Amino acid sequence: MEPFEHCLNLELRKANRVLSQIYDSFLAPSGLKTSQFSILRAIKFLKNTTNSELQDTLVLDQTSLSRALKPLIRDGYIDVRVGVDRRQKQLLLTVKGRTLYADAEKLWLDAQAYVSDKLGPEMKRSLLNMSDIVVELKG
Amino acid sequence: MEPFEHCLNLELRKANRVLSQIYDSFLAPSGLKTSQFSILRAIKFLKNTTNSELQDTLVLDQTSLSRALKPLIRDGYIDVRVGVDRRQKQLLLTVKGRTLYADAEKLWLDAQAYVSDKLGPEMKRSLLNMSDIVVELKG
DNA sequence: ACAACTTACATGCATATACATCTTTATACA
DNA sequence: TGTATAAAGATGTATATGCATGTAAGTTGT
Repeated sequence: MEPFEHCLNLELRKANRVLSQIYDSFLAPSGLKTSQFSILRAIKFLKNTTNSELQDTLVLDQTSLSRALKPLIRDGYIDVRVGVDRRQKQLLLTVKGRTLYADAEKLWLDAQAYVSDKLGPEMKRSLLNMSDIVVELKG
Repeated sequence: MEPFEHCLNLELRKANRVLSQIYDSFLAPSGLKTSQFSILRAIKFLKNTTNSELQDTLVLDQTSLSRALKPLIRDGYIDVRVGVDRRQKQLLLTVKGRTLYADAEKLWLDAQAYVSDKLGPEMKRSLLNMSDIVVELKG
């Protein structure tokens, strides 16, 4: 009897949904979703950055990022300035954004610790390694 | 120098985005997205099923599934009947739905083969195993 | 039989995500 | 110096996803 062939994509999506909900529940007190937290975090590390640099960092479509930034700009966490190349926009955290990030980072650390503990170091390495390999498939 | 601590959730999300785009591009000729394909596939294997059985199978929130079904019902791929328990709905593939699934399954097989080849058997096992473990975290 | 509770599903709302396409600005080259 | 091309973003459209909440229908205890 041929075993059921699991769809790699569905399995990954299921894991993604579960993991995102876990991180989201930890981050909830900050009012941020994990995707928003990731954007703030990326900008924090990249300092003054641009839309396209963020796209690469987050492996996110240009149009997706464009929209994802909106609520963060609207709520005053990210500041936008026209670049030297006037097509570009410079993105940076506002004071409010840095404060929020600092608070949310504590919650994120809890989530990361919780999941790390549940997975164990081996499975954690496996997740990171596998994710890396899959991202490499991007053409 | 402490290495950068990767967010497990972000890494998984990035992989998820890339993989979903690959599967979506293979499935595009059918007009289905992978999430829709997964729903048809699940109903095909479960035969006559219900909303809540699908939720468990797909690890999907009740409200998410409720909405995901809409376009598939609207386009005539899934038939809905009230169950014996009149709160429930019986879901089954229509003839049109079975035909579409059969066509899309060929495209899915190509995607699955493409990705399996790129990943290799070990990484594939790793993906499935890791996904399974993460889904287990769901409380 | 009836009130309290629970279960199944839908809806309002907000964000997440990407494809096709449009606008604006820069660059390259005849 | 124009003009074709490329690059950066935004927008229209559609689905994906989940939380809070609402509604209808079944179940339970008295």
